[in-house]
Amino acid sequence: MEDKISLLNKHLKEKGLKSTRQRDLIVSEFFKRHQHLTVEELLERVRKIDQGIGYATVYRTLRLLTECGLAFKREFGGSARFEHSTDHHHDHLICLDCGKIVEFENDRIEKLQAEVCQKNRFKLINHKMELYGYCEKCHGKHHE
Amino acid sequence: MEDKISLLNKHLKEKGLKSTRQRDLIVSEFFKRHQHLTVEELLERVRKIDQGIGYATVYRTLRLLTECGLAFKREFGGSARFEHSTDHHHDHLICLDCGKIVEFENDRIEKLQAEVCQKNRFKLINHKMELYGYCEKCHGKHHE
DNA sequence: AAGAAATTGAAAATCAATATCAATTAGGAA
DNA sequence: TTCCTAATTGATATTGATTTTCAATTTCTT
Repeated sequence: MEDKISLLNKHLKEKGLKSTRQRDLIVSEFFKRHQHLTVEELLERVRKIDQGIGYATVYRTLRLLTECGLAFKREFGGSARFEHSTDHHHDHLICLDCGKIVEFENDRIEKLQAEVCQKNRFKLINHKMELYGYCEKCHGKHHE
Repeated sequence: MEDKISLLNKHLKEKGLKSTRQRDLIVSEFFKRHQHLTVEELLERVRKIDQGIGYATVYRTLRLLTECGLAFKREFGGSARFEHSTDHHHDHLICLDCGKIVEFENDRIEKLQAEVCQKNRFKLINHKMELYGYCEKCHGKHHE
């Protein structure tokens, strides 16, 4: 976490940007736990510590983190969600009931995707794959 | 195509809804070709025939078609796109340059997706998979 | 032909995200 | 440390896609 903040500060310095109280707070709250947060959710957490933080500042800070490769923007459903960037590519399982998000990797699927692209003479750049269903807990609920 | 319209009319009658000039026009334009149209694009086509058709009516008619299973809403990027519903599930390849959309089916990928869900104790309901890249034509352009 | 109920189009509302702008703040230079 | 300029902030306005509202119009059953 400290390393993330110092990496960001380095990035800021290089770009002639400034480190601010708000920025630091938002970033440290973002990196506290590995989750998939919406702007709204992060704002809520941040405001527990500093009432005055504005909407736009959270948007701007997350864009900053995304630009310097520390965060990744995912567009599931309604609002975008941001996750910590990882070195490995992964996709997501999403519970339709409680919203739980599970990350997974599957090389065999990736390979087949590449095959599909070749067959259709597409040069694959990236993909989006989301599996929607019910997690164990929620599936249980529906059977009571 | 005639069958689609009569299917829709049957649906309308069952629900106590009415068949109108606007509705008929929008539906028949929608089913003219198998494409992935935005509301905007469909509106444009429809207005070539009837100037006065409103924005909201196209939205409403597409929702109607979606509800009765004749159309399918896809949420790629900016605006939603609607396709004719088909009996087989499929996913999409999308060109990042020209926007070309190619449909594909791949049972092996579907099977692996089901496996991933099982492993994570999710009950799979549906999924979204989009492969983004450059189609043959556009890839060519980038190498000139 | 009449009347109730649905539909239409225009404009307003909504929702997420971005841009604007005056006031504030950060941080290098003096 | 103090100054100064450029960056940042928060509030608000704006955008773009979609939905809702509402009065006027149209459909369809009787």
